Order: sequence, then structure tokens, then C-alpha cells
Amino acid sequence: MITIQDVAHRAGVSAMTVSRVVNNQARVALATRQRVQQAIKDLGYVPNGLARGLLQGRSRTIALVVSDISNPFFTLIARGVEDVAQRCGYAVILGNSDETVEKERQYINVMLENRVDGLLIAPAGRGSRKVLDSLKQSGTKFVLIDRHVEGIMADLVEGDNVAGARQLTAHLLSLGHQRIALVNGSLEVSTARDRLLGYQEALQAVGIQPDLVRIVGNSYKRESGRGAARELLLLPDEQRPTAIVATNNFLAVGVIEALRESSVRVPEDMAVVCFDDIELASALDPFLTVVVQPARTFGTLAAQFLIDRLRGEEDIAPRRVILPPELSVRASCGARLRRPPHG
Amino acid sequence: MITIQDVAHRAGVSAMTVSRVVNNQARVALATRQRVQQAIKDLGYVPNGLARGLLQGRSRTIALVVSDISNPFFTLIARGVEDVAQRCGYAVILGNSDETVEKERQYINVMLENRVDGLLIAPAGRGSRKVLDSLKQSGTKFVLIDRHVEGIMADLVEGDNVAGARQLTAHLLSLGHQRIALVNGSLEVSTARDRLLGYQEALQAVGIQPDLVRIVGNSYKRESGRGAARELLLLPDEQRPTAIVATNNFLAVGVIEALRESSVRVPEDMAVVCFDDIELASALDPFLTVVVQPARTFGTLAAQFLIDRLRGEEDIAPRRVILPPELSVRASCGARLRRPPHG
DNA sequence: AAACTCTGCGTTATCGTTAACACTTTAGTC
DNA sequence: GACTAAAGTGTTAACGATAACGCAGAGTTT
Repeated sequence: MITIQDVAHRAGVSAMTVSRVVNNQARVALATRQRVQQAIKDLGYVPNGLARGLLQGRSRTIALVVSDISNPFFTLIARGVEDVAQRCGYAVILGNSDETVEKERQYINVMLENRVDGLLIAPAGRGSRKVLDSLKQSGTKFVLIDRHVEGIMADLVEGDNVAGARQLTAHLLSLGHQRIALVNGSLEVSTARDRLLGYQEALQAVGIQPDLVRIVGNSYKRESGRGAARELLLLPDEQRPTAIVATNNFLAVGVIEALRESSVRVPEDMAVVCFDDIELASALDPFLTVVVQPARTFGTLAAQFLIDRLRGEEDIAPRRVILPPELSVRASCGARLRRPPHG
Repeated sequence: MITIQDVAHRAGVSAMTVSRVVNNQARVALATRQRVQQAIKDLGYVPNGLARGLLQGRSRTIALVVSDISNPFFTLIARGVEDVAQRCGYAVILGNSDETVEKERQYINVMLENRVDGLLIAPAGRGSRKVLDSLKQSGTKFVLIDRHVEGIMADLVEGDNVAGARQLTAHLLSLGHQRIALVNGSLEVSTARDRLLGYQEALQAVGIQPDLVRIVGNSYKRESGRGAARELLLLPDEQRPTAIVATNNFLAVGVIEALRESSVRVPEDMAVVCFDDIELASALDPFLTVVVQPARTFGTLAAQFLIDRLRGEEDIAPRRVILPPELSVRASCGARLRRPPHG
């Protein structure tokens, strides 16, 4: 491994001078600078970030902890984060909590060991409060993405989940549906609670009892959506819903898989709507009616907030940004005749 | 920041003893060990990975550089990498090259500064050779994922792109298509070259001139697919293809968007097939006929290879694993009647 | 009881970089 | 020409952890 000493020796200067050249500081004679740069090139010197980080107390690295990067929603967030981080000279370390507080805790710990300068977290649940509290206490900067946690005051970028769920439900109501079921993730997660609320509000506003709620234990997983839909199909005809609101894309896919299994047509026999778009799927076939959240913006904003803090905005009050979702009406709600999807 | 010294002081021992406790080494009396553990807990001590890394010459971090994490193919790779890395105690730093050699070079450099122990790279093109050579020379371990580079001997996990393209093309031939176009990414990338080859082989085997090739400049982007398809549609009827092989999922989506624009039905008026599944889209509606690559396995295998090397298998000859793709026949090729997609 | 072994701990030096300070030399001022 | 200022460079000491070695005391062997 080539060190700054090696470069210094080759260029006939001290390590300090090399350091100054590397960091573009003034007070180095042009000739010296060029000699050093040549030596750096010759030897292929790459500064040791660990040593620098140790000394300066920062690593120019941030962490991103989400539940599952393979969910397109989080993928887009990651992409947004990455773009901003890169522009600002930060590297991004990734972690998947799989909606588990314990795995989340482990990851955060690893990241603290790696001395990330700050973290972006989509907390796995209310149980995340403990870790977040300890982060707070240790003065580690972090920003919450997509989900809040009761009692944790921190920068936050999330969607308006109540309004989104209200919109989805109201849209189904406007199409004449009366028995609308909700397939929801674990209420550990704030988005699930808020989406439940929006659903309830919309139904109560028109005097319907919101009792067709299925809350799956394993938050936001495809398999859970399948199970919930199967249950709903077992209901006697007069109780069976005519429409389903899935509170995220994974659940919706599971729901649709279960419906297909039982030869229930969408939207003819059952309308289905959900949160969060699946971008490529929609491009291929604009089928699923969803409320789209600006996921990439979640990422860029959150990263920006974090980096702002790292750059010294210590004591500004936490910022909370709530981005509005947008209803995208497509085929699966039955709002319009199903058109030939491809062509 | 709490250091090992602070803990040592509180527990009434030397830093060395604390270090031994933290690293689970023997030769510490039980009573002492417990006292130290208590102190660690009390103070909330987290070992400083930078310091440790500096001393030991490794960071327990690996890098993953792909062209675009928002492509589901790479997302799955990332997920696979992450799983293995986590189990083996490594953190993963992510980078998107956007198919640009220059951006790739920058990322790799940042990662070298961060002293990653090794890298997983899906190289942006032939131009990546330079960086990879210098990695090689500096003794940095890396594994190529999904793409090889002429002249670079390194561990490699990729798909059988020639066979995959051959299968796709042969399948279209078996359905009676004679004029089959290829919409391909930049030949900078090995997958594009191999897929072109497979396409040519399949056509030449039945005596058809493979001349309906569109190679887009901007490798594997949706917009490029759209442009290429538009061009194909401008051809006079007797030259216009009746089927299109897109060499990746993004291109296929673009192609289909362009076809829809012009009210060309898929598969009735134009068959479309491509490389790489879009998992959620297929679950929602098994529409696109594709050859599926085991992307997640790409990730787990490559990560495993890298970590094996890091653990000391210095001088084993580079391993090259070529995983077979699997043809998944669905609607877009017209192989079977279009069935009602949802229900 | 002398010689050895093993346990349980501490000391010292080091990883690569840079902040803070110190030292020359040259240029500029009166 | 003495004095100050600035430019250009070097020295020293730290950042936090641990490898290598050292050393006291208890236990074991001969």
C-alpha cells in the first residue's frame, strides 16, 4: 500500500507538503506541487480515508437503512439518496432491515462502528424508538424517511399517508363500491397506521362502517397480501368486499396473485388499488390504480437534509416535509373500461 | 465520542483489556470481563472501525458498482450481495455508474479511498479495462458481475448471454417469424456483444440474414428502446419486422411504449421478447416473454467469491461461473392466445 | 525447592494522515 | 540596513485501536 510517506520521499518533500497538495491547500510552490503530483501519479497513491477519517472524526460516508431495497419504492429512494450523496462527496452504505427492528438495530450498529457521519432510516416500527433515542443521545445525526416514530423529533421526509389512503378509498366509493376492504401492513409502522386512518375517514364520511380490515402480521410482504386476500375470498357473498385497498405495492401484488388463483377477475369481480407505483410495470401496462409517491424526491430531500446538518446546521429545529401523493387512475379500479393493455 | 480509553478508565483496567473483551479473546478473568462489559454498556461505547481498520489494514467493507440500481435486475443483485455481506460481517457501499466509464472510475476511486476490502463491479464498458487493470496491479481484489471485459482475468459471475439470445430468437422463429429485429445496447458492454452473437447465430442457423439490428448509443436505457422501436416502425411494410428482441428489460419497456404510441398491438401486430424479468410486473400480469437470469444468485455468488478471496484464497485461479438463463414464455411473443391478464 | 507453565493483565509502538506550530527564506517597508 | 510580513516547507503530536511483547503471580512438575 502506497502511503503519503512514499510519495513524500519520491518527491523529495515532507509528508505535510504532499498532504497540502492532495487537499488543494495554498502555500505550496507551483514547482513543488507539480513534482508531488507527478509522484502521486507515478506511484498510484490513493489517500487513506480511514486515517483521515480517524483524525478528522468524520468518514464522508452516510448510511441508508430501508426495509427492503428490492421494493421499487425504496429502490428509487436509494437512487435519489445516492445521487445527492455522490454530488456532495459522500459514499452510501446500504442496509435492509426486512421490517425487523432487531436486524435494523444490528445494521445501525455496524454503521456506527464504521463511523458513518449520519444515517437515513425508514424505521421498521415503533420498536425502532429505542435505537433512534440512543442515536439522538449520542448526537448522531439522522433523518427519517417515509416513516415517523412517535416521540422521535428528527428531520423527516414522508408522504401524506392519511390523504393518500383517503383518496384511494374515496375513489372506490365514487365508483359505487360499498364493501371496501383494507389489506394493511403491521401497525408497528407509521405508514400503516396513517393509511388505516385515511381509509376509515373516507368510509365514515359517507356513513360506512370500516370493518373489512385485514391487518397482516408480516408487514408489507407479498406473501402476506396473498394470505389476506384469500381470507377475504372466504367470506360469504353478502359480506365479501367488491374492492380492496392494499396499503403498499407488495401487498397489492400478493392480493392480485391470490385473486387470480381463485379466478376472480380484476377489476370486473374485484377492484384493487394500492399505494406506491411499480414504475416499470405501469409503463408496460398501466393496470394498477395507485397513489404514486415521489420516491426519488424522498431520497434526494432526505439526503440533502442530512448533509445540511452534517455541514453544521446543528441547532435548527427538525424539518418535517410531507409530500403529497398523486392518484393515478388506471384499470384495476374499474374506473374505465379495460382497454387492450398492450397495443 | 466514547473511546476505548474511557471504558478502560471506568472499568479500572487498561485499554488492552477492554480490547480483548470487545473482541472476545480469551485470557480475561470472568469478573474483569463483566466489569468491562458493564462499563461498555454504561457509556454506550461503540468501537471505532476507522481506527481498527487503519491498524489492521482492512475495513470490513465491500463496494458494489452497477450501472443503475433502479433496474430490477441490479436491484436483485444488490439484495443478494447485501445478504451475503451482512452474514459475513461486511458492509456494502453502493455506486451507480449510469453506464459511464468516467463515473465508474470516480466511484471506484472514492471506494479505494474508503479502503474497501474488495469490489463487485458490473463494468460500464470496454473502457473499464483501464481502471480494472490498475486495480489488478495494486492487488485490490474484485469480482466482475454480469459483464466481462476482454483481457481482464478475474473472478466472474455472468449469464450465458449468447445462449439466452439464441433461445429468444429461436423461439420467435419457431412461432413463424421471419423478420426479427434486435434492439441492442451499446457494444461497449459484453452482454450486448454476446446477445448480438446469439441473435445472429439463431438466424443464420435457418439461413436468415440478421440485418434488422438497431444498436442504440446509450446502452440499455428506456428512452433508447423507444427511439429504436420508432425507427423500426418507419420501415416500409415489407421490411418492417414482425418481432423484436430487446436485449434488456429497460429497452423492452421503451420498445413497448413506442409501439403503444403508434397503436401497434403486442403481440398481435408485433411480438416482443427480452432479457431479464421485471419480477413484480410479471407477477401482476405475466405478459412479457423473457429469458430470466438468476440475478439474486449473481449477487450472492459474486459476494461469496469476493469474500473467499478476502479470507485468503490469494492465488487460486480466477473462477468464472456462467449461469444459464431460463426462457419464460408468456404473452408478448404471441405463443399462446392472449388470456385475460387479470383474473 | 527449583524450574517451568499458564493465566491475567499492562506497556509500547504503530497504522496513515493532518492540525498546530515552528522555522527558513524572500520580499517589502521605512 | 534593520524590521516586518508573507510564502514555503518541516516537525511533532495526536486520532483510537491493537499486535507484540513483557511481567507478576499462581499452579504444576520433577
